[in-house]
Amino acid sequence: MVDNSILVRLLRQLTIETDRFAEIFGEKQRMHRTDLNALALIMDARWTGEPMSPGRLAEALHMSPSATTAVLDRLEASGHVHRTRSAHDRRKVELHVNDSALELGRAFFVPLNEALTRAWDEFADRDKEVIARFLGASIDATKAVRAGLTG
Amino acid sequence: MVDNSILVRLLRQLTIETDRFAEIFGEKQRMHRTDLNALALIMDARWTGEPMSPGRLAEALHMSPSATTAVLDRLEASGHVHRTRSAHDRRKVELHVNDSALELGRAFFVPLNEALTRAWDEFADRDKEVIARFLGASIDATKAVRAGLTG
DNA sequence: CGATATAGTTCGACAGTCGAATAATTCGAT
DNA sequence: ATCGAATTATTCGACTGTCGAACTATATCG
Repeated sequence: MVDNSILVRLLRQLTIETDRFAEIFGEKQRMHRTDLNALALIMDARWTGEPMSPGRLAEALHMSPSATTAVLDRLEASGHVHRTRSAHDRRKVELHVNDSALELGRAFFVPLNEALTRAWDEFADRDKEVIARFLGASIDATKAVRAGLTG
Repeated sequence: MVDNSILVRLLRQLTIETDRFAEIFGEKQRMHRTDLNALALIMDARWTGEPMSPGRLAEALHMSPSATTAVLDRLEASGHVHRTRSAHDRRKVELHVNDSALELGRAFFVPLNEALTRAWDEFADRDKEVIARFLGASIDATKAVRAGLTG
């Protein structure tokens, strides 16, 4: 019998471990958590049609525009990102990750992905569906409670 | 068919949502992430026999002793924690959470626990066992890769 | 008893974040 | 078409969290 409290504890452990993993990655690259999060968001935006802009990035990071400018200055100085002005709306800035950052990310996260894939090999497709539903339900529940808190 | 990449994405979303939840809790209480983490660790230590000390807390937080002193000063000033000197070794300081902090934490995390419990009701005991194994395997895999990185 | 080690704090310096003010561009109303 | 308002991003000054080094107090070992 698996108690709910055990699942809660496991989820917490998992987030702590994931956090620590990202932390070490940041130390190796001399990047702070904020810069890492920003880089991940800029990378993600590549699959959404439009490139990330400083404004949207500030919202996604829950940070002030000025702080976001500082983040981008750091990322640009370290060669992970470069800025271009939008051709259609010259107020906007488009953010692009450089190849070096992509390679860097791959070098770090491919081993993790491989380890996770190995760990998940033992689970049947039916089990994976259950797990996916579980994760989805947990995400939705967390979102719902959070929405109730903010307003 | 549930691809592994879907599971990876779900895990990531879940950690992001959990993170944001803690972030909002911190904003409401005017506490930073570090203070929250510290408070959680001090609370956890209540179940391990010995109360948390500033030194062990610094290690657990991956912070310098001086920064930890600052954290504890803030937590003590806001009335969430109080310090006592150990009777056996008067160099050591024992950290205790005040009742107000316990109530505060309950008020915030009980709703989340309830929502998660409701969301998990639909899963049979057999499924929960599978999920627990999955989470445990993911934690272990992350730990293993991290250990390979640090040295 | 004296020397060394340990636990925690204080102090000065540095770095990340914020709010307010600014520059450049676009949009809307007349 | 033009002037005012809104949008986007940046700069600047101030605040705050974190660190490293020096310091105090207590414990342990020779």
